[in-house]
Amino acid sequence: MDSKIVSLRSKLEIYKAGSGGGNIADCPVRDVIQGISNKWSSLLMMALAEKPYRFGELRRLVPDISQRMLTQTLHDLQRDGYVHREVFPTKPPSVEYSLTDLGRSMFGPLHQLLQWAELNHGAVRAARNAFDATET
Amino acid sequence: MDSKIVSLRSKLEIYKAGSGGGNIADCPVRDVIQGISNKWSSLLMMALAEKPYRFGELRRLVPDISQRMLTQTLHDLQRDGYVHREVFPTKPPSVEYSLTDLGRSMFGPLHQLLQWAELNHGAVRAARNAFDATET
DNA sequence: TAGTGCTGGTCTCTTTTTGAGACTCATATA
DNA sequence: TATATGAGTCTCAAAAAGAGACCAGCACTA
Repeated sequence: MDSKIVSLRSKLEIYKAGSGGGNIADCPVRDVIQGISNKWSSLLMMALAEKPYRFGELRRLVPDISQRMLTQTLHDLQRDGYVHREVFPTKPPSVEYSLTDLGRSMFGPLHQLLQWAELNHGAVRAARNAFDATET
Repeated sequence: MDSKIVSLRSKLEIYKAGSGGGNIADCPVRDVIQGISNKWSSLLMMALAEKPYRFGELRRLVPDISQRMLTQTLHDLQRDGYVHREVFPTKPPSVEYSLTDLGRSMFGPLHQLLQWAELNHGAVRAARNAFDATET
């Protein structure tokens, strides 16, 4: 019986239906997780965990992200405090993105998940194939 | 110098621009992570890690998910092998969802991340507020 | 001196994904 | 007979993502 189970309901429920207030920020897990569980965030965190990168470098490193989503995802990661953005007065000016301490702290557990993914890719693919075979 | 850094590039790049083939499945991390990094997956994993739930119970537990997305997310989690779906011949029939062994295995690292989120919610909120204050 | 490329973006338009909510179907209950 | 139930599906509107043109200032080249 660990305590996570006891407090699950309060972590999930963000607000009661009906009158009062209630905001998504009332659920810490959702508030934080939804910022990093989107298509590009974990990928960019992974890149920046290696070393700081400039905008164009990231774009080349992740060739199928659009400039629009790269800008926006970096902006969101910066807003949540995971990423630091620094402009250098070169001509033309260059911008470097790096992880903050908070970003590195968050990358710890994220990295565990990424490693799980790498290790269990085969099992997931197998499950998918099995599922697709029976449902057709 | 750990090995994650050495192999970062191969994990990120899914295909070279230009001719040949190349598939998203060539990048294990992306192939697996994109299945679980969406708005509802981690939340449902969290619920099912507690105990098996039926469709309607999940809907009540997560009041702001639409039936459409609940159906679809559960379907995707089942396809990737994390969730087991069992139909009971009651009238009307009821359906129970539970984690598979693979699902429980994946929930290990995911749970670490969720705990980080809970613990660092304050820091993230503070970062957001600071960011919003300077940018206006 | 005009043309080209580099930087890190923004703007607009189209396509895809999500959300809201009505509808189904067979049974049970009031 | 009217209504509720469980687990969805279907349709339509709204939001988000993707594609790709465009922008500014400066350096280098022809």
